[in-house]
Amino acid sequence: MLQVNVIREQREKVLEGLKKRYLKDAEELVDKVIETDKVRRETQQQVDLLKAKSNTDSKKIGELMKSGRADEAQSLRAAVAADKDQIKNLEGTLEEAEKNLQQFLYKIPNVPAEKVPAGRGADDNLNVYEHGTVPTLHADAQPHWELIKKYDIIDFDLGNKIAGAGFPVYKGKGAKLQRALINFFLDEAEKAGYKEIQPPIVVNEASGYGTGQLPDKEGQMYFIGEDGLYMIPTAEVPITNLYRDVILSDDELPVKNTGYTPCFRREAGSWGAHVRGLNRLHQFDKVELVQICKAEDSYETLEVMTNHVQSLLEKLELPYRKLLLCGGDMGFNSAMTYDLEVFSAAQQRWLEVSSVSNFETFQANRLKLRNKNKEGKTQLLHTLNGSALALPRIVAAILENNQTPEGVRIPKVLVPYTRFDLIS
RNA sequence: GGAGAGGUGGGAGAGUGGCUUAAUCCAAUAGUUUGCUAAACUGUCGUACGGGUUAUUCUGUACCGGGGGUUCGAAUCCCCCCCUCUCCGCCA
Repeated sequence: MLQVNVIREQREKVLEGLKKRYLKDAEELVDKVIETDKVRRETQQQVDLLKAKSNTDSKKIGELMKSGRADEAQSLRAAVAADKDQIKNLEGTLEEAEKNLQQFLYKIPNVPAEKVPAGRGADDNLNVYEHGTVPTLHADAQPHWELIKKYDIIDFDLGNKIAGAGFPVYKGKGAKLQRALINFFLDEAEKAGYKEIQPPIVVNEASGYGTGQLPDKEGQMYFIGEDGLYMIPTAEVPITNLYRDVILSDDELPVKNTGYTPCFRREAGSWGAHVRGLNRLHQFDKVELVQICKAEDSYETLEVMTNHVQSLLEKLELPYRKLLLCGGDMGFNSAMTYDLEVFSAAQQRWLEVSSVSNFETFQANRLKLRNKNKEGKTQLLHTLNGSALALPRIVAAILENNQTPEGVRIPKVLVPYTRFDLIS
């Protein structure tokens, strides 16, 4: 959520930035915010004034009662009662304005950073870096959904039987490969200075609002109505919400957290022929990085985090490309996002395996996540996060790219974790 | 799940209708004292939303788990909800 005063004081700049998202109604929304905010402030002034008056009057009544001048107190009481009525009316207006303001603010996405290109969708993303070479596969090479059957390491039918489509069962070396990847990613994050967190995988409503999944994307989360809990779509939600309503001092910054969690996504309406096998699931595993830092450090942090993710892909010997997302393809909350995509050789497709974003103050504003510096000044912090990494598509790419007639070769860095070097 | 107790500022802990934004202690922080450390002393020490001035600062309102109510006036009384603790039950 953008800050009201930023919209109020930098209207043109905000609109200019939002243009890169090709957002319909941007100007209308922004102006509604400004308008509603004006009403809100004016009403509050009136309310405050009346309250101040009735507060002093109430004190006077107390004094008059004590000194036995009951009749004078009586007439003051009438005056206060009249003020109270007016206050009640104005408070209705105020509440309305605050509610509307909130609604408008929820609809405005983050302003893209300067570097972010304008664009409507995926075609306008900038390919800023490519690494590695696509392997040439042998004649009988197969996509991963065939390989997992051939080697009996991941079973969709069994998952379907006990849960439903999109909930695979990992078996034998398939399960061990999952565990190996998770441990490898966590160890690498730890080496890079991140603190490991194991959060709940359900969150309450307030947390959903804190990181911006709510109010818009409730349809994407599994909801446990009986207890009012949401299954997390990413560890970003619980790990960032750890800092909801928190004021951090300078020496607590930057915050660098990592965590492995399963992630749950309903993916309503996004199923189709192109999402076979591991390409899209309802439940998958992911290691996430979260950083919280001062405004002046956040863009350097974004680069450092992205480099960390790239180094993981390089260690796994996977060919990848790095995209700087255009305004229209970026997430609602993000000011700048790099996507990392690996090339899965049998499908001949790029698969997104990580998305690293700087949210600037967009999340912090909702979270009320602030820094109080040595001068005693309180200001919003910047939040960032990135997948490092999401497992299923990494597994898909490893299976497809590393397949040989003898079996699937495990990347060298993983062998100490898997304790086997071939799936056959 | 049942019974009881309780939720006050960074922490501890007073406060049962106006003198309380909230005593006191601790922590933190700035300064004085001091050869250094420690101690002592003095000051500062919440957040949000407004308003006037903007270097500073002055000022209003709200906030004592959350929401509602009673009252001229609520941390204090009433109702609902949430949470924590203790005991019992169940259980990985």
